[in-house]
Amino acid sequence: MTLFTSIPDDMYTSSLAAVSRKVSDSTVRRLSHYLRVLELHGAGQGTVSSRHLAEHTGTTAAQVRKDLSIFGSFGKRGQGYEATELAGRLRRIMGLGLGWRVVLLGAGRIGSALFEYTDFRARGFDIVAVVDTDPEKVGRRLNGVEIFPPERLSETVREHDIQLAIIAVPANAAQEMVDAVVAAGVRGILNFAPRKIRVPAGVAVQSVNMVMDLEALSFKLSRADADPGPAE
Amino acid sequence: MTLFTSIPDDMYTSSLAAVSRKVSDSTVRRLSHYLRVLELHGAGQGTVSSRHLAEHTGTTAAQVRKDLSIFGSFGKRGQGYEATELAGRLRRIMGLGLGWRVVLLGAGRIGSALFEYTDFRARGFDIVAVVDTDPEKVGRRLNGVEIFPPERLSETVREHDIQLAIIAVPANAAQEMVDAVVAAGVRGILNFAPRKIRVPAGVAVQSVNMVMDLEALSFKLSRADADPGPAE
DNA sequence: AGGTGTGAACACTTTCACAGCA
DNA sequence: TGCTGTGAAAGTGTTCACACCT
Repeated sequence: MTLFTSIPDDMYTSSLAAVSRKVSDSTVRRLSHYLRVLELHGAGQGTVSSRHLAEHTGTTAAQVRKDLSIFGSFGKRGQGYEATELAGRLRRIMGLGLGWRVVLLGAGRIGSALFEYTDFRARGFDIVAVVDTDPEKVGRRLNGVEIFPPERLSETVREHDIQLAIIAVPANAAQEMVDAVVAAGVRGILNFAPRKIRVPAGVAVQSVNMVMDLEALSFKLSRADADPGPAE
Repeated sequence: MTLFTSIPDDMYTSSLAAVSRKVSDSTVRRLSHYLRVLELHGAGQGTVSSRHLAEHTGTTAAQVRKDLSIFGSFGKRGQGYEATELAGRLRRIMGLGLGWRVVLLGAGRIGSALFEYTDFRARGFDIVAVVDTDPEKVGRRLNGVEIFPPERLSETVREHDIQLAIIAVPANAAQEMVDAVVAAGVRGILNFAPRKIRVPAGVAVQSVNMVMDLEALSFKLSRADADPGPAE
């Protein structure tokens, strides 16, 4: 945490080089958003301005420039950013397009839905193995991918050189699964179980909790009279 | 936005009374988390301390107290908070247990998974109608709930007195659906389409974007060497 | 002792505003 | 003129530390 107290600062090298500054969560989410806009809207070529990106992502031009400037300065003053170059840089910054290999834990309702969710694959996250405890499911195939029992987890992770796990098992089984998968060598976890999960340092966790989002909505609605402002 | 510049302050009345202070998103998420812990862990009765809640939700005791104090002071010094009372208060604060009536837009992969996602129902969000454009799906039933065509949307919303909509349609159809559903009278939207959607003031939106979460994970992983700290 | 409620300090994020370059 | 890059200012959220109650 107190690494890099004094920073070599100003590395105008490749964006692949680890920028040592702490990048905030909100910045990362916005980078992802910018990339989506670039791929979709600024699809052709030419340049795109911070204002354009801001308008399509619901933020301000200054915010966009601040976010991008963290990783170096590669805009053309008076013009904006070269769209394809920026997209490429963002992908490199975020480690996309490397073909992450993913194991899906839990082939229940959410699990299967996620498995067939084409956006994951489209963005370079390949679910190459599925694990489920249900003996009825084990051995069956999901779109060509075999379902393994938990006992074969670490073997599977090693064989397929898997780096990421998606946890889609019931809440009470989540921590156990996380421990197993981390022991097997996985370094990142996308958690769909509504529980705080614990991982050793060096393992990244990102939690998705849809009930929490619905409840946040309920909260906003309950006090809609007091505060009329909408937001993303 | 500039309503309530001077606040009547210190309303020790019911927590139902609109507290005029702005409550941050992170606070709302934490409240939801506290409630889940109370229901699960402090299931019996007795009192629960801020430290206990903090430990199970990955925050600090001071943070818990700050969050709760926004809505009045109802802890017992030296004891903590009475678990069932606190749970009830949180539910009231967040507008839960009122039985929100929800329409699901899109009966595709994500849509159907969400429909069968029991946690929504368990927490008082009832999907009472489903809408899909596919003529093959229209008329069929999902677990007893009929699938309507978009033309019958506003009629359906009115008939069932629906307050919330879940958007689970393809990204390019999302804004159109949102407009329709808002016109029909819905005041809150849970959006699963990966697009910034626009709503008139007074309508609450909460977006869920799993690809963004995966990309955030990818980002963390890509720079795992620089920053070893794990988080929720 | 043990635990709440809260002002004040601190840390982090966003916005402003403008110099600098094409 | 148009738009980037960035210090400085403003705004928000979190942590500290302690008075106060049981």
